[in-house]
Amino acid sequence: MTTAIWWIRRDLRLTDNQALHAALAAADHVIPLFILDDNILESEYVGDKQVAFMFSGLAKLDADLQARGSKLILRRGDPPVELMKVVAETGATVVFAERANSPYAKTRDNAVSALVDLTLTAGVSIQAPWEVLKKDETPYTVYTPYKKRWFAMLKTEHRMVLPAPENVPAPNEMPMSLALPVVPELDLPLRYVAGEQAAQEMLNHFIGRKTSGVPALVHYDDQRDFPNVDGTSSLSAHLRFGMLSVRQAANAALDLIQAPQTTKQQRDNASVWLSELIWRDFYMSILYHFPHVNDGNFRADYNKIDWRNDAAEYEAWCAGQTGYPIVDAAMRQLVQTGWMHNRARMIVASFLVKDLLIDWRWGERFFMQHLIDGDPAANNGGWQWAAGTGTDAAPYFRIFNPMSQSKKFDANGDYIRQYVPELAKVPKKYIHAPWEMPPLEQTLASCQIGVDYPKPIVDHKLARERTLAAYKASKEAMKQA
DNA sequence: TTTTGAGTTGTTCGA
DNA sequence: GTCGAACAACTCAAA
Repeated sequence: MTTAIWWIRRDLRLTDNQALHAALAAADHVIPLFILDDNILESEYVGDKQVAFMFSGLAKLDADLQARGSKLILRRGDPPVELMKVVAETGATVVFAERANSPYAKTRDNAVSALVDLTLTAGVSIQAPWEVLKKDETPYTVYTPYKKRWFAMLKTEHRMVLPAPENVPAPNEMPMSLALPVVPELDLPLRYVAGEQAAQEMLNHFIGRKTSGVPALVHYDDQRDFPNVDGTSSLSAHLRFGMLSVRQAANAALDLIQAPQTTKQQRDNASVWLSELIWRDFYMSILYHFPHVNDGNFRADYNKIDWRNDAAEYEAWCAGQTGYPIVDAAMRQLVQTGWMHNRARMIVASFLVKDLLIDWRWGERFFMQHLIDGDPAANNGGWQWAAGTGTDAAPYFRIFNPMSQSKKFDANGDYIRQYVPELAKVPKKYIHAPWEMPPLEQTLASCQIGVDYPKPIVDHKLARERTLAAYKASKEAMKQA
């Protein structure tokens, strides 16, 4: 009788789980093990909300396992040490896990491989970083050709989605487990409800399977950019923890694209959504092949930017007190809910980096501390894109104008009023730039600028010129170096 | 090796 | 109000 350990990391699910599937095929008994990693939990790049979401997901996974004759074993400590303790206690001979590709995960898994028979399976991305390479076998650094190749390299194995097993046979004696923290069940939108079931429901709802009404996917391309509209899939946090297999999500899109009865509109929108999932693969590939992006610019041109890094301005940005309503609404949404709309992420990132001239790493860290869906690769890629230091060859003078973005993507100010209640009574005419309100209007709106809501902490026009100069200076300095 | 075409998400200015 | 050009040249990928 052989016993395998299913070492769970970013795959908190039973459906389409290649590691679990392989463990069940290889052994008579399987021990589902999750190790709380002190190195990660104590990192300043992890926040309370994300940890709570993970615990909630672990509780759901435990319940799903108990319905299949098993249970989740929870340990805490240094993963190689804890894993080997469980191996010793149970006589398990093989370990299966979904391969993770971050620099930290690679080091950790190499350490484990030296101690025990560890089999790593696919699943954290749709295609692995080494599967989508240029003809000369070097990695891509530009998205569009990467995507083209991604499609060319798509194989039958990527199109398979494994069902959840009906049984997960446990050994007669399970090893000791820490108690799972009790997570209260709150009445929240599915986006904030952890677990496989919520993820499956959201996916079905988004693509219009098993639901009535018009699914968001049909208008994804038109509506995903508006922060006050539920136009996105909302699946990011579940994908972050593998409560939904990204391969299952991609296959849902591919199935729609290829089905003969699909309308052109559905096909086009499914393609746009799939393209976003491919961005996720792309940034995982970038972090894998260019680990220096973890704490440095992808492009060295910008290594000599003279950041201002003003602490008070940074605090104002974090607190949603910059005086720019769209920025403040977004930052408050992040801190209050653990999620921020993608369009808003771009706006606040551009503001921090290009208006305040604060190092993008400060923003990257704050996002990781507050985003439930915070993923090292995607978050880093997004911040470097906004800072202009990343893989996108776009010109550095592309600086978002917070008023224009606000008018374009929150025309009526609904999103602003939801998260910045002191502006609730400000008329539409002034909602994007309330400092332009005449005194009488301020009184009518019960909002004195500088008292009830801050004056803008920076003048956008001046800030823009300051940043253009700083970026130009860095490029010239690096050219001479 | 050289050439060619293209590059997520924008803003400003002036006609 | 709308539209096209300029922004600044560079790097990447593929033929």
